[in-house]
Amino acid sequence: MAKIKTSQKILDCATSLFASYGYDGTIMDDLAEQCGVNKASIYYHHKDKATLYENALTALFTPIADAVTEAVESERDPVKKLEVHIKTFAKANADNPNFSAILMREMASGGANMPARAREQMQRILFLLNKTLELGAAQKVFKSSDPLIIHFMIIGTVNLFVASIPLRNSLPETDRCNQLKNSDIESASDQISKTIIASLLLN
Amino acid sequence: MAKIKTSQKILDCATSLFASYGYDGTIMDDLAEQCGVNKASIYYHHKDKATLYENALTALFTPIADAVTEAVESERDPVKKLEVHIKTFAKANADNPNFSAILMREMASGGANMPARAREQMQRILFLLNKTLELGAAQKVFKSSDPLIIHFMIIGTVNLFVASIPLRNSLPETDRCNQLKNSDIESASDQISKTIIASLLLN
DNA sequence: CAACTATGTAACTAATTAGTTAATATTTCT
DNA sequence: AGAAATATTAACTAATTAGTTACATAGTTG
Repeated sequence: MAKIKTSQKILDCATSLFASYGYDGTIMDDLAEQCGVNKASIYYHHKDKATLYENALTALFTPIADAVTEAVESERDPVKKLEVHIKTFAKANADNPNFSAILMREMASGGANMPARAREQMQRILFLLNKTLELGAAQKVFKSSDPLIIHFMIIGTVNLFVASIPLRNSLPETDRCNQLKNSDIESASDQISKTIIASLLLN
Repeated sequence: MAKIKTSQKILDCATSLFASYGYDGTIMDDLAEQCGVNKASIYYHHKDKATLYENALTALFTPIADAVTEAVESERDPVKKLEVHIKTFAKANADNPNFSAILMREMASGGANMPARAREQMQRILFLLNKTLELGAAQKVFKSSDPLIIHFMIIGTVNLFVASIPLRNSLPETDRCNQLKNSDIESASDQISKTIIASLLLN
C-alpha cells in the first residue's frame, strides 16, 4: 500500500514543483519537505532527479493525449472532430495547469531535456490533428492548411491563457489589464475554436 | 569605450544564456567564461544576478514593443494596423529567438520573477492591440472581441513557432513531424494574421 | 515466528555556485 | 605628468544542493 502511495505522492509534488520552478529551480530538499517524506525516499523510488522528471512528465502528458485522442475518435465529422480536439485539450489544460507550465518551459529550452516519452505524447496530438485536417480537406470541408501552425495556434494560445492566469490574478485590481474583458477558459476555448474553424472552412 | 563594451557584452551573453537555460539554469561562472570577462566584472557592472536578469530583459523587450508600436501607429486602417501588429511582432521574434524563449519561461512561472519594466513592455503591446480592436469595432469593421485572447493567440502562436524551431530541427529527417508541410516564419505570420482577421471581420 | 524484502530515516559528503575581497591595471581629468 | 576615478582580475568564502551511507522499521513469506 505504502508502496504506491509514497511513490505517487512524490510524483505529484514533484510535478507541481517542476511546473512552478522548472527543473533547475526545483530543489530536492524542498520537495522532500513539502511532500513530507525523507529525501532518501525520493532517491529510493525514483533513482535521480532526471528520472524523477521523466516519470513526472510522462505521467502528466499521457492522460492528456489519451483524452484528446478518445474525444476526437468518438466523432466522425471533421468539423466536430476539430471542435472536440480543441475543447478537450483546453479543458485538460485548465484542469491541470502544471501541464501548460511544464510544456512552455520545455519549448523554451528547445526541448533539450524533454524526455522522449513525453514528447511522443505531444506528437500524438499533432498527428491526430493532421489526420482531422486531411479528412476535412478530402471531404472538401476544409481548405488545405499547415497542420503545424494550427497545432501551435491551439497549444500556444491555450497554454498561454492557462499559464498566465496566476500572473493576471496577481496584478492589482486597478491595473489596466483588468479593465479588459476577462474570459474564462471555456469561452476562451470556444473563441479559439471558432476562430480556427472559421479560417479553415471552404464556404 | 571599454566601459560600455564590457557591460554590453555581458548583457548580450547573459540574455542568450537566460534564454537557453533559464534563470536558475544560468551559472555565473559559465557566463564569465563564455563572454571572456572575469566574474567580478559581471558583479561590478550589474550588481547581482537578479539585477543582471532585469537589465537583460528590459533591453530585450523594449525594442520589440517599440517596433510594434511604431508599425501600428504608422497605419490608420484598423485591419492594416492589425496586420502590421502581427507581422512586426512575428518578425521581431524571429530575428531574436531569445525573446520568445524568455517570455515563455516567464509565463510558465506565472511571471513570478518577471521584472516590472519588462512586463510593462508586454502590456504596451496588449494595450496597443486593444486600441486597434476598439477602433475597428467603432468603425463597424470588427466584431467585438476579447483582446486578451487575441493577444494570446498572437503571442502564443508566434512564440511557440519560433521557440520550437530548434526542437523541430533536432528531430531526425525521418520523423513523421518532418513529413508535414513546414512553413517559415513569414508565411506562418501571414497565416496567423489571416486567421485572426477573418474571424474578426464583420461581413 | 524467524528470515527476508521493501520502505523509511538522520546525518553525512562532495561538488557546485552566488557573491566578495584586496590588489592591479587602465582611463580620465587637471 | 600625475592624481583621481574607473575597470579588471585571481583567489577566496559561505551557502546551497544532488546524491550517499549506515541503520531502523514495517510488512511478507516459508
